[in-house]
Amino acid sequence: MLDIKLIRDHPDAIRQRLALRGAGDEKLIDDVLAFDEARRQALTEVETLKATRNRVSKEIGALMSQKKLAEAEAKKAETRAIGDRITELDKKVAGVEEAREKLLLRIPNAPHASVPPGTSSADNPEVRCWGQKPEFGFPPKPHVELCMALGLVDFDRGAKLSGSGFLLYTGWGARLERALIQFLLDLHTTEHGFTEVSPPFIIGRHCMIGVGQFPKFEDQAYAVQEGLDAGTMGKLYLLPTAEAPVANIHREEILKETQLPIRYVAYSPCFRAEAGAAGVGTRGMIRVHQFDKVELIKIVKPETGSDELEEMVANAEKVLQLLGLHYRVVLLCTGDMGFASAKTYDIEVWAPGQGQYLEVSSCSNCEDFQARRMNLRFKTDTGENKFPYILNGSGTALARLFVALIETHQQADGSIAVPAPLQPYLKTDRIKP
RNA sequence: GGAGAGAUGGCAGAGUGGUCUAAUGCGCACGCCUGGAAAGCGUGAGUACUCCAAAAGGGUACCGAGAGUUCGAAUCUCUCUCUCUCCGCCA
Repeated sequence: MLDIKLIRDHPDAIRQRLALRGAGDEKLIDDVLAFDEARRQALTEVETLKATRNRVSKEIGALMSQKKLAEAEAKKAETRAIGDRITELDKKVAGVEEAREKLLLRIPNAPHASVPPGTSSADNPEVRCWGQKPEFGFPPKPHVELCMALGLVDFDRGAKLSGSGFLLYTGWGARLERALIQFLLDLHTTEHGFTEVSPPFIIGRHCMIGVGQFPKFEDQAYAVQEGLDAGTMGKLYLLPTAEAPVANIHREEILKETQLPIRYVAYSPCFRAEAGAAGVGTRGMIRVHQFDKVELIKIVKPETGSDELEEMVANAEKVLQLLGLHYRVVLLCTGDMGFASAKTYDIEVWAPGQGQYLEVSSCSNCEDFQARRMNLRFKTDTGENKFPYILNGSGTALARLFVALIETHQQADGSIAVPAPLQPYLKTDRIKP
């Protein structure tokens, strides 16, 4: 959430930056300011009344202890009316405050100055490219074909169990998925300095609000109900990403400056309803309702945010380099960024069987937008409480990584060559039927 | 699921309607003392919102969360959340 004081002091600058997203969010600023003004006005009035009440109440106490009961009763009667007015104003304050907060929670983060303006993914500049599209002496097969031929994924039975968009990994497919997860976790913990955590896979609503998933994207989540108790709906949700629990680990805390930076890596399955996306690229493993992901989260001092973002992208790129996969890194333009992000890089891996790049990582600097929502702060050397910057990045998303891997390393005989770094995990150098 | 106990500042812990502006202890920071330290002594120390052009300085709220009673609530009432102990069930 944006800083209300910043909005109050520099409304035009904020409006301008929000307008770059092209979603019309800047129009909400006037309402925010109106609610804010109403709140402060009522607050000033009610606090003056409370000060009076506190003073008179003390006087009553003193009179009572001096047995001057008649005088005390007179003052009580006088104060009763103040009490009613206070109740009334308290309600007003709470009302406009809630309205203001509700709006603030719906306003996206302001894009960083280094983010290029644009309206869609077509405007995202490519920052760099690694490797090249592999050449095959035969027409490369798409992953669905490879999976079926090699028995890696049973699409039909996956759908039979849970509906379309759910995968049943089988045999080498299941082992490859598990090997990739462990490979990624080991890489980030031993080479990149991340601490591994394993969070709950069901997460509270307040945490979804904390990272900015809610209230705007509530329709995209799977909500959980406890047994037959319909009253429990809306409290817990299946994770859309490990970012939701992990970024919230320190919510409502005041960290010591020396604790920063904090770097966490977590594996989790990710559940996405993908409402409204039915029929769009649903074949195969590219858009599914459940996939595995290894997520990177950083909590850092504001001044190191930019460097930490670059490093995080490099950490995610390392995965693809080690697996010998061609990829490109793009910088998302203002119109293509996620709700909570101030700056985002996407990493897209080449999938020869698809003839297209697939997004396998999205690394974002959310600055203090999320920390504000979850009231996470740190105390500086000078004793000042500040909001840290929170960054998140996929390191990386599976399913699509799986796709790129088997499509890239497929051989003429229909087998898959296992890249060297993965061989110790899979205990083979070749996946054959 | 059943029964019971509990939640107070960095920590421990007192406080059952009116100088609570939350005792006391430990820890912490600074100062005095000292050759230096310890001890001792002294001082200070939370969070948020808000008023003021700003600074200085005020005000309000916060004793797990929310609602209520009252002129006045850490204290009384109700609801909720979490923690602990025992029992049951269970991977």
